[in-house]
Amino acid sequence: MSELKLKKSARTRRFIIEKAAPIFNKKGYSGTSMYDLTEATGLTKGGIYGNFENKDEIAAAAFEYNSRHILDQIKVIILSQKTARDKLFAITGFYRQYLYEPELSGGCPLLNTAVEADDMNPNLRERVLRSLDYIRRSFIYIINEGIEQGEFNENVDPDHYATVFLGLIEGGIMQMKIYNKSRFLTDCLLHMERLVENLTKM
Amino acid sequence: MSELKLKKSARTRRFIIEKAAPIFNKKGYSGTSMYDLTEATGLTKGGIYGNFENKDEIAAAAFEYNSRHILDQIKVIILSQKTARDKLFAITGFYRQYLYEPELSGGCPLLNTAVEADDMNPNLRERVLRSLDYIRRSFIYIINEGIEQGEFNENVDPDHYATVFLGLIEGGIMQMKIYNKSRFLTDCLLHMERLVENLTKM
DNA sequence: TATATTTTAAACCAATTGGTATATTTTTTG
DNA sequence: CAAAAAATATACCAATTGGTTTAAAATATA
Repeated sequence: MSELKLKKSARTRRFIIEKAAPIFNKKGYSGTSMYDLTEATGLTKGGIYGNFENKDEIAAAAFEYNSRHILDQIKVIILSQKTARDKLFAITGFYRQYLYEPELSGGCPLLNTAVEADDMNPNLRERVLRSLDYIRRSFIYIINEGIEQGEFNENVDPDHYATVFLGLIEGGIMQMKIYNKSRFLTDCLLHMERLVENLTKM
Repeated sequence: MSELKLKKSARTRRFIIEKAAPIFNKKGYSGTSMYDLTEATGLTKGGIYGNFENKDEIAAAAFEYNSRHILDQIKVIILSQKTARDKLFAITGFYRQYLYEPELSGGCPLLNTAVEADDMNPNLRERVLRSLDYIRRSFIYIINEGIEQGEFNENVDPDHYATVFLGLIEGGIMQMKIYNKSRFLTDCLLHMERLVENLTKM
């Protein structure tokens, strides 16, 4: 039946995405060539183009793959922690170590793709927007929850703090990457944690 | 004499850089082609390559041009304001409006180039590092000055706050660009200003 | 296991890439 | 205003780009 066939085809597709994802994250969209992908997969262009329409589609799939990696873990964190404070601390904990994962050596895919796509690639830009907004909404959700539970002061602006948190994280990653020192990210995460503590009612 | 000749040559070189700078900032290094530059300058490739060794050299010059635009203004701000608090507020004020300048519509050149170059272009990476470090050192200098003048609490860590400030600014710009809403940057700048107020002795 | 179908490889394509050699124009200088 | 020098345009180059065609190979189905 087509079940197994689809499974095989889907497996190859997935294989290509897995190999392409870190390359796109490191070299960027216009910095990555089809040859890079044939080299990394061991497939020829014919083989790749049998599974994808064009380079755009591979880039989009690669971004979604990289992005989901982050979003899924954030989702898990939110569900696994009880208090708003603990959820936010778990997120800083996640960012504190996630950049050590080798496949993400190219940095934060959201930041990378945002910077490259914002002016030039509306398709990728839209995807970045969605992913980034998911994180933003997660922050807002957590903060609102904290307020409702009486954990956080009720006059904190969740939207405002979501922006500050996201800014600290991405700005920290950017500095960490260019200086090649993790201290720059951990400093930003530490500051975020202090902000979280200050949000709590006293 | 060679005075005037050099002036002419330097003028053309400058003209090319002026036209190339916003293009590199918007399209990135590998997204910008020599054709883009001939189109923007009205010169042919021969004309451009008569003034530059290769694309790398144009990109480097374009980055320095974009970068200096920011660094010079920060320098002026630091010199024009008296207190540390006022200097830092003047910097947030600068960032609050500088992205409205049309030639910088591509976003912050430091952020853009940092993200593209960190993994792929050691030459550009080195230049970004220098520029970014200039801003960092400016922050550190201002904060230290504030401490020495008794304006800021003496147990604030200048290095730490420099990282947080820079993170907020670049992280805010990134969000502003992808959401296409200035609110995201102003929120981060507002937070930075509150931090500055909290730095002051009470 | 033979056949139908899907997947991949090999060879090729036009367009574009960064870059160059040389002729021509423009500047500068005497 | 000539001659020398410098700057630019024209025409070209090999390599690489993203992408296609078609034939071979692998897979799935009967």
